[in-house]
Order: sequence, then C-alpha cells, then structure tokens
Amino acid sequence: MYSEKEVTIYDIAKRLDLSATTVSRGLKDNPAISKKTKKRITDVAVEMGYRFNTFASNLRSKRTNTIGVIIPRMNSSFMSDVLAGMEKVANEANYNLIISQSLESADKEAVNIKTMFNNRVDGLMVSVAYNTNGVSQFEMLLQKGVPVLFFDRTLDHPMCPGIIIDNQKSGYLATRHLLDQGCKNIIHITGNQERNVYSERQKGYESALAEAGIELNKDQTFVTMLDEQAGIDCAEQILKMSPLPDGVFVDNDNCAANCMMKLMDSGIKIPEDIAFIGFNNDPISKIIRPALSTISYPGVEMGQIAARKLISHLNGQQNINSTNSIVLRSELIVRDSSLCNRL
Amino acid sequence: MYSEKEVTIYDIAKRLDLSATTVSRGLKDNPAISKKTKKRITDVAVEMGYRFNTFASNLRSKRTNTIGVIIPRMNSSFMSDVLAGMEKVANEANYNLIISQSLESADKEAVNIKTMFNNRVDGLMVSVAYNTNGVSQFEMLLQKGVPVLFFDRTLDHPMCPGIIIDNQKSGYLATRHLLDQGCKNIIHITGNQERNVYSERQKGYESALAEAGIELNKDQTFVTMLDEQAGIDCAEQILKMSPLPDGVFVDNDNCAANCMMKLMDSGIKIPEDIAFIGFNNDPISKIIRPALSTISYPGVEMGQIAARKLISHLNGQQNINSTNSIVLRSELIVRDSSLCNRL
DNA sequence: CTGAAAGCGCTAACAT
DNA sequence: ATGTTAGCGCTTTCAG
Repeated sequence: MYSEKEVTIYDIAKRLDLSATTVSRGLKDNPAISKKTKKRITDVAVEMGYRFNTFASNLRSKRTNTIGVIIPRMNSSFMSDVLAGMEKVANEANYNLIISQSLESADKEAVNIKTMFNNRVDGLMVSVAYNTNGVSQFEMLLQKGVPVLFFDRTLDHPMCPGIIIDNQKSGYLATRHLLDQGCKNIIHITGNQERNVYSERQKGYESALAEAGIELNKDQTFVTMLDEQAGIDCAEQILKMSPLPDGVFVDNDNCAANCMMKLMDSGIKIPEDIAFIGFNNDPISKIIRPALSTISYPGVEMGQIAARKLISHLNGQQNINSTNSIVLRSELIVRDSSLCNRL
Repeated sequence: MYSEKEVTIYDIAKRLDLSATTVSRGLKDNPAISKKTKKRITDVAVEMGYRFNTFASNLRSKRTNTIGVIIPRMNSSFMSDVLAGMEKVANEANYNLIISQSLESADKEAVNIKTMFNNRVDGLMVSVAYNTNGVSQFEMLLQKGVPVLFFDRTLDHPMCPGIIIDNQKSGYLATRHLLDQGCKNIIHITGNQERNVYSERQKGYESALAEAGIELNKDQTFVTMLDEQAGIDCAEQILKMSPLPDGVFVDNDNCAANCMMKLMDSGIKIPEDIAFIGFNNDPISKIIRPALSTISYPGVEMGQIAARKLISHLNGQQNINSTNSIVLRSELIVRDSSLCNRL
C-alpha cells in the first residue's frame, strides 16, 4: 500500500539517542519534557516525515478522542448548522467527529450505531430517523459506558439527555398566530407521531385550537414524510376538501413551500385564501413569494451545546446522566404567507 | 472509560480450545475454516459480547478500509446526492467513509487533509474549497501512495483524476439559451476563476457571446462567493446599471434565486425585463416563481463513479493514474425564468 | 526530567 | 483445516 516505510517514534528516538517514551512525551506537550528536548524532537519528526499512528495510540490507550454523530440527512440548512456547531466545539476540545446519515431509515441507523460501536467512539450524538422504534439498539453502547446524547429528534432514556426546543410551545405559537389572523379551519401537516418533534407540535396545535374554542378534527392532521412530494400530495388533498381550509401549519419549510406553490399553481391565493406557516426558518422560506412565516430555531447553538455537554462528561467534569433535557429558545417569524388579517 | 472488560479473540479461543488465528479467520469468512467451526466461533462471540477491534486490526494489517471525503459544504442537494452515491458504493465494497467539510476555507481544508492523513485513509476524494491554492497539500498523501481523486471542483495533478461535467459546454448552453431567447446584454455571475467549474463556465459564456457576435464586456462578469448574500448584492449592482441587462446567468441556483427575488422586489419583471438561468437544478429552482431554468447534473452518479474508480484502484483492479478525467453528462432545463422570447 | 519493559488485540508468515 | 510465532507503534507503569 505505502511506498515508503513509515517513520516511528523509535526511529526518531534512535536518531536523537533518546528513548521512545521521551519522544512520545515530547510530541505530546507532556510537561515532564524540557523545552529544548521537545524542540529537537518535533524538528526531527518533521524532517523525517513522521506521522502519528492513531491506531497504535488508540489500541494502547483505549481512547479514541472520536465522537460519533448520526443524523437523518445532512442536506438541510438546519443540520448543516448543527454540524458546524458540533465541529467547532469538538475541534477545540481535540475531538474528531465521525458523521453518518441514517437517511431516515431505522435499519440504516442501526447499522451506523454498530459501526460507531466497533469504531469505539468515546460518545455518540444522535437525531433519530423517522421510523426508529425503541431505544434497545443503544444498549450495547451504554453498557460499555459510552454516553449517548440525543438532539432535536430525541428518544426517552434515563441515561441519555436530549437537547431540544419546546416543540409544543412552538406548535402552539404557530397555530395561535394563524388563529390571531382570523383562521378558523387550520390543517396541520406533521410527521410520525412517535417522533417527539412532531407529536409535541401536534399537542401545541391542539391546545391552541382548544383555547380558541375550536373543535379538533382528526381529518385536519396529515401525517406525512414531510418531504417535497408530501407537500405536493397534501396540496392535492387540500384542493379536494370542502370547505377549503383557511390556514395550514406545516412542520417543515421545504414541505410547506412545495405545498404552497402547488396550491398557488391551482389558483389558490396565499395568504388571502389560505394562510401558511412552516417550521425551521430554512433559507427557502425567505426566497419564496409570499415569503413563508415560520418558527426559527438555533441549529449552531444546538450543535455546540450538545457537543459541549458530551465532552464535559467525557472529561469527567460533569455527569451527563443528571441532565434530562436542555431546552433552547425558538421563535415565531412572521412573513407574508400568513398575513391575511381576516378579523 | 469502559465498565466491562473487553472480550478478545483470545478469550473466544480459550473457551473453544482453538487458536486465536482460527478465531480471527472464523470471524472473517475465511474459506480455510470449516462451516462448523465458523458457527461455533460466531456463536460464542455473540454470547460473550465480543466486539471487533478496528485499531488492532488496522495497526497490524496497515489497511484501514476507510476512504476520506472532503467537500466544501454538505448543505446542498447536489452534495447530498454525491455523498449518497459514494456511500452506497463504498458500503457495498466494505469501505467506510469519513466525511469532512472545508466550509470553503483552504486553511480548514488543509487541516482536514492532515487529519485524513493521520487517520491513514486508504484513499481520498476531494471537491476543493473556494480559495484553495495549488496542490502541494496533497503531496504527503501521494508520496505515501495514497490515491487522491477530485470531483466537481478539481485541481490539475498528473496523479489525480477528476470526475467532472463539461462545464464549458454547460456554460455555453446556458448562455446560448438566453441568446436564443433574444437576450443581447447578458450578465454572468460566477465564482473564483481559479476553480475549474467557474472558469470553464465563463469560457462557455464567452464563446457563446462570441458566436453571436456580441462583444465581451468585463463589467458583465461578476466574480462572487455565489452565496445568498452575493445574490442580493448582485441584484443591487444590476439595479444601478444603465442600460439594465436583459439576461443573467448565475453559476448557482441558490444565488440565482436570491438575486432574482431581490430584483423582483424592486419591480423588475422576470423574465420579461431580465431572463434568468441558474446552475445545479437544486430543488429551489422548481419552487420559486417563475421557476428557474438551470443546468442539471447527476450528483448521485458522480459520487458512485468517483467511489468506484477509487476502490477499483485500491483493490488493484485498475490503476487510477491512467485516467485523467471522467466527464459526465449535463443537461439544460428550461423553465419560466428564461422564456421571454424577445425575437 | 528520562528510560526499560511490557502489552494493547490483531493478523501475516510460516508451519503442520 | 488449524496452530505458532512474532510484531504492528504506541503508551503505561515503574524505576531511576
């Protein structure tokens, strides 16, 4: 595989007439080594083209300084923000990140967990797939003392904290905003109710309706995959409804945008006929016309907090198990798609 | 760190009164082991809670079965497709992927390359950052015989093939399409001309203008970061131009969409006043109104081909150095944003 | 501040 | 079809 022979700390040691131990320490800013020796070591290391062997180190020290991350997909601006936040904190604390996608499949997620397990990650941060069922797949990690932390889409487990937003309140705020605009017949396009993020938002939707004295109608909650196709399909369903709804709350901006455009292409006026609000504050919400009202939540911060929490546990500064969940702030952003003012 | 003591192949060997070698082979589908023994081994392994130690294996075998991927960002639908393609091929060939983002920074990219190097990736696939300069940062890998392959945003190096589309032709097609619609005063919003993807598209733009007998005007080429802000900034610049351009070709759909919306917000009619065409066939191009004409290119396929190429080299089936580049098909997609028909 | 010795868990090479 | 031996390159432990 490799054309040149690898340089080891023994080669450096021989050259400098030192022991391998000293070289190892010198390469690592160990305080027991004098500045002078340290400099000689690093200089020769560079000169000889030495590269650190992570495997030997990990094998010996039984620590990998690696944190695993499993997410449904990386192609959303929210996830991209989360990862950026995690990476920053991890890098600063000298941890590497291994990132893998479940592509919304519980099976693929289970494989990813296993791979992370075999790769001996020091800890794991997960936002679970659409159809994940139960938490048993994490037991092997927990039994070996590998901490697991959930963010955004969480599971309930006494050992695993979750970093979340208040989805119920956000769902309430979104629905309440439509009600305040005079909507009386509001659809909620949501996802698998096993996922906290969607069931909580549904609860918020329901409580806002209840507060306004509007009876809950099960046909007005659409459980979907929340992808582009779902947006289009929902639009078609909505067009068949009679009377038409006068407001739509969608748990994902991308899905909302697709739904909205399809309706507009069919002659529906937004927000005059139907008011819209999405979720995530994805860049797309600012670009479409009418601009999409939405709920904003802080991806970068969520990633940073998750990583910080996990790393402080790994470093023994703070036990993760004492935390149940950390709730971040979310915010209603009003744009044209919901400003119908029917009152 | 770990609460239980790790089970090794020696533990399994002792329990079954076999040698560690046999256990190692049995765990690996080595044909030299009888089915019966194999089954006994795997059963006991599961029972004892054995987990394979990647580090010991890598240390000994000097192979990691890991391929590194460095990309500018993962938050685009194109990159997401590329990664999905790579992951599929890699998984099937029993390779793992380590993915990292340069966030368009050459410095961060250099750090990533170093990390990949230390992690002893068997090979590396890279789409370079916006401002990457030269190829020297890859030399350390190449010197150790680690193959490097570029995709989409490539660098010129005799040892490193590139998987690309014909950017010049695509730029030509986009510009030519605007010309065919009767545009005579066409802006090209592009990126760093050191990047093949942008300089080639610029060449295509220039050749289409030349063919139409239109003189090239340097002020009509905007070199930008091609992000959302750039789209807005360009719109502001365009509004100050006199006469206004009648066509805009943008090297990125997201930037194009932002530019277009800003212009429309300022009263410009698209495509009547200014025709627009983007690049990438990002989902956003289908959602905005008018729908954005664009150039489509196959992300999943690009990822698959890149991974296949690299892996067949690693497996010794095909030498990578004999290939200079592989060019995939790209395609003009006409939507409403460019249908002005001024002829 | 530095060193000697041992061993992390696996697999390659060479037996049998 | 299975076993023996040795060693991958590092860090830990104990000793100076």
